[in-house]
Amino acid sequence: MLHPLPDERRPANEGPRAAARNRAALIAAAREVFAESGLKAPLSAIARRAGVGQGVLYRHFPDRTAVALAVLEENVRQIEQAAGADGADIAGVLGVLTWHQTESTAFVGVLHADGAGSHSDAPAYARALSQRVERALRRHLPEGHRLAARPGDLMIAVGMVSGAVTGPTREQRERRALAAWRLLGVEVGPVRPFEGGA
Amino acid sequence: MLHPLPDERRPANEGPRAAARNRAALIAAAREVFAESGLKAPLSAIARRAGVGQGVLYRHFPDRTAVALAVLEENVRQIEQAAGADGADIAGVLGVLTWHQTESTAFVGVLHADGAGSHSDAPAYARALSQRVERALRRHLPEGHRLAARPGDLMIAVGMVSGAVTGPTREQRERRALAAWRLLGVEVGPVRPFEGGA
Amino acid sequence: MLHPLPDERRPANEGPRAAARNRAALIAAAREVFAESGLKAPLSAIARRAGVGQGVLYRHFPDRTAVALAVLEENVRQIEQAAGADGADIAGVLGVLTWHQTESTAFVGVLHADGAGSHSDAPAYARALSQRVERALRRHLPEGHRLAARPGDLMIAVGMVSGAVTGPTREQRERRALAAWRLLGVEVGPVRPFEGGA
Amino acid sequence: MLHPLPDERRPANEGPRAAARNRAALIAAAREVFAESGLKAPLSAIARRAGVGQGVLYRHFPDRTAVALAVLEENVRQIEQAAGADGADIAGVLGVLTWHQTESTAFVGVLHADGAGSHSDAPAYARALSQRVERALRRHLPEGHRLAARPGDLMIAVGMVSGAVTGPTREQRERRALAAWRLLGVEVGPVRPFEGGA
DNA sequence: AATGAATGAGGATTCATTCAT
DNA sequence: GATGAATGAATCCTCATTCAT
Repeated sequence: MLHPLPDERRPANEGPRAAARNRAALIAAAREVFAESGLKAPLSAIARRAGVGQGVLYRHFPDRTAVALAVLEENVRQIEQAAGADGADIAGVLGVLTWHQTESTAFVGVLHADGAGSHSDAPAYARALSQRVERALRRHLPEGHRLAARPGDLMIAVGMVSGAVTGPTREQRERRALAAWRLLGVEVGPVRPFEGGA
Repeated sequence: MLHPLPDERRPANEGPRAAARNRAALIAAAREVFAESGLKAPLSAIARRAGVGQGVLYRHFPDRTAVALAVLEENVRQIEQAAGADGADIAGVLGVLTWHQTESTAFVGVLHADGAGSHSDAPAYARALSQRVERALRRHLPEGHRLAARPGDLMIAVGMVSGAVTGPTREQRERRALAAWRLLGVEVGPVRPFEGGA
Repeated sequence: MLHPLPDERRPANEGPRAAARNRAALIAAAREVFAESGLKAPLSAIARRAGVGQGVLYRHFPDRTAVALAVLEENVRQIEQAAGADGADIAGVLGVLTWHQTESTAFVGVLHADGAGSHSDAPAYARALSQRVERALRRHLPEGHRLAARPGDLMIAVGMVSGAVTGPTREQRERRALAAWRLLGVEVGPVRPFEGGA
Repeated sequence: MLHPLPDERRPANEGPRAAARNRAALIAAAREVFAESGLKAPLSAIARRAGVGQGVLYRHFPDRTAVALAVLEENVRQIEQAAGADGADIAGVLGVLTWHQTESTAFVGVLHADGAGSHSDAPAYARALSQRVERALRRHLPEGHRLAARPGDLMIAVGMVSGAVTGPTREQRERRALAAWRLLGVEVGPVRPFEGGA
């Protein structure tokens, strides 16, 4: 009934200002932790790495899936930005997409999970993210492109490349991703994150 | 003269025979449980479904990964049998492979897991299984086949199809698997398990 | 000449006035929340329902018990008012008392709690409230009344009726309360809150 | 993933034999803990006092309410035994009932709780226990008894006495219980637990 | 004086693993 | 060999309380 430090010094409390910063820190921490220890890593590890209490994590995200989706959303946003940048072309956008695929292997699971136990609208949100990726890619998909023939093909191809991305090092994963695209007969630009300006 | 009661009142004399039966029951149970609840389902659920105590599970398998690999091994064995059957061809073997890919989505994870925390030789064993699949397929891979060009391509393609296999129903997963093979320009036979004889 | 905006664009100047309104809102909210979710409902729920921040709750009440006692105090005040009204008689006052008993079942607990863990003077305050109820009733207790024979009987009877008041609906609880008074051989007036004027 | 003591000495494990003993120990511990700290005492405290791990508590009882009901069930069984003993009469049985009322004040709450949040069949079970008490009492209720007049009166009276039972010491609670029965015009035998033989 | 985010201890719950029978 | 109860660490999650704004 008297949880907090009875009299000691409290670590801090920079007030509401911190909210946005904390959310960002949590997402960044989650990205790292999930990458290192997989999707089932303890949520407490994420809070710790973000430098916040566990309560903050729960305030921002109701459950583990929400955290994962927040990370994914950031990835998607980067892909959208890459697609919206000046002089963007399909190869470049695919490069950014591939970068994220090789970075966060763990997330393959999120998309596969059809909510075994998940009672939330997480699957719907995941689908929405998927569609945003699709739209971003289609913007630059030329008429006669291999993956433009049938409607579903584009996202199936994305899933296929994700499936090929295994291995302990990013280098190996990148090599496999590129081999996968080659097998699909698709040209891919440099594999790298989308960085603000250029 | 009184014969021993035929079936009643004999708790279990068959001692040695039971071990093999239990192992099989555990693997079958694990296949179902993993399919229903994912790879992180409680081990106790597997023992319960197999109708044995938890101790038996530990007698046969040191840890969760060992259980998963045992299930995978059965899959691999079926693929090898399909490859060894009379009149087998690459399309037919791929059909059996694809069947297993659409059946146990959960196992994608096993292969991705590079043993975060796993201190065992599980990765090595997983690699061995992978090579057995590769050998089974290569037996029937014609000289000029699309996937025969470069050494790694064959198994990368297998991984790619696994990546495409998502969705709640087996039908949907099969449709996606076939689309994936089509995108790879590879012909696949009927998607079904290898059943004993023919 | 520009007058200050009548109601818009003035965040809250009324400073002093607000405090009283907040206190009342908190008590009303607490009454509802405790009734719905029991005495151990989260304090944050009370603040939320009252439409104020959690800090305000702490400004007005040091702890959960203080909130509960504030609700009880209001009940007691109503009973006192009923006792002070023109033409009041014992049956009428008991009717008002009974109303509160059927309204807030949750508070039975407060009086039973001998402060397991409560380091405060809450028990003393609870006793004081109890005595105020007793005084209010005694004002109208005729000489030869059943409950006037021995000193403690009056409040024991009140406790007894509280004990009889169970059940999910107010109707059921009222029926049981009336049965209890009947078993005690005590006449009770209409069961209703004391409303201002009459 | 590697919970237990990695190599240390394990406290013990007397095997399945302990199951029954543990259950009994848990109920006894729960009775004490609930009496001391109320119904919301930490379940871990009960396990600790019973000298078992927390898991054992969960194996035997799915939730807090189940624990409480198990304690109540024991009380009820004693009352039934008192009612079944040679030479039992209503006063004697009421004495045993009253003993339990003065012993475990905390349980008033269980019966009041109509399952706010409780999704289980606990209320139904509670009702069943209540009916068993009623049957035990009715066995010895003489035709013209005060509480025999109307059907519901008997159990309402029981509830009423429970409501009167407040106070920090057992002595005080017993005094109040007896005053309550007196106000109801009901004779009660010696207030004591039912002890096996006599 | 109000707000509401943050803290973080505490309690609930699960489940891998051991081991007496 | 099999059984399944017991252990208890680890994780989840809640919420009382503080405090920057």
